[in-house]
Amino acid sequence: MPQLNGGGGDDLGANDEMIPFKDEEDHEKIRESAFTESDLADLKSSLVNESEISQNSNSVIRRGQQEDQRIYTDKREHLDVPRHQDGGMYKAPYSGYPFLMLPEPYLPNGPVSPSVMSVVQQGMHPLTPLLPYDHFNPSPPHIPTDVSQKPGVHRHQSQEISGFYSLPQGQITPSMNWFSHSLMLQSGMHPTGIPHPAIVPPSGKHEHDQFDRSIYTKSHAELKREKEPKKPVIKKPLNAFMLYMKEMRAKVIAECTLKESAAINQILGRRWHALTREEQAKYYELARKERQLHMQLYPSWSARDNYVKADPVSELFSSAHYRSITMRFF
DNA sequence: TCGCCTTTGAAGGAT
DNA sequence: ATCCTTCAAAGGCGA
Repeated sequence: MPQLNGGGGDDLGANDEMIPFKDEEDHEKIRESAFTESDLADLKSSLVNESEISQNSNSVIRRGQQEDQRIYTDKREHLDVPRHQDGGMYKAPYSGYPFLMLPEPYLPNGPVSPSVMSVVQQGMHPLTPLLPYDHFNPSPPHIPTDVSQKPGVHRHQSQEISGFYSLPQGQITPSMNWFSHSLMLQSGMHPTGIPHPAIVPPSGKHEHDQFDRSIYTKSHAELKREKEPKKPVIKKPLNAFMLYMKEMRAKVIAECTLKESAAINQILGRRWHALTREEQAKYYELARKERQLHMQLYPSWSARDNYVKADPVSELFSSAHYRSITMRFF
């Protein structure tokens, strides 16, 4: 059974192991259920039906999908074996591997080979040269020292990587606070000063216009708050399926002459399950390296940072109901 | 203009 | 330990 996990006992806590199939029979069933290239026309019509159904009963289907996912996960859990066991399991070549293969620009103070630099300058992904990757525009991992671990954020660094990611001294001084960083990070600017696509400006395309219009009607406190730069959004690293989608989307669009992403994603989802374990392993491995690189670049980042929905406590304290209650006392 | 749709996987909080 | 929710990408579409 395939097992794609990190070697060395520290894989960032992510359970990105390869989905193990119960046996070849299971995988064959999945592969049979997936469409073939010649079935595209049928699939298109079936997708129309599926989408019609899903529009009529979104919640039911959604629940069903979650149920399916749970079953699938349960199957994984049931079939999975404890990590780091070798006994005949497929073992991904992660041991001591991750960033050893990184191009020199990723190594602090390391030599920069012209060939690698050309790739980097062309905006190629350092880990997935096969992908026209724009999510990660690699820049040397000058990890900002000011973004020290936030309370509650437990992103631990892999020892084997940290050796290669020892911080270059004097790049960014500890005295530099978030404000100065955020100035650099505006419009996807990495602390190094190199634009970074994983960093996007905060939402609100017409923020400036809105500010100008409201500048005469807002209180001093509000103005002050708005003048403070918002944290730029650091996107989540892509998982294996997302990387697969990114690579295969154009191909599916060309084959199916479809453009609607929802339909394309359905196709890609089926194809994903039809992949062999070796084919999937490639993407799980890439995703794993994505996360590691992301963690190195943004050690204090948490997926929670990008959650739009407020946490229950702040939601409570900002709620109209809470204000109405407190107004009675003050 | 904005949010929804649709997929899988990762992460984190809640139970 | 398990469940639930959110977000990553993408682009058409409807409100």
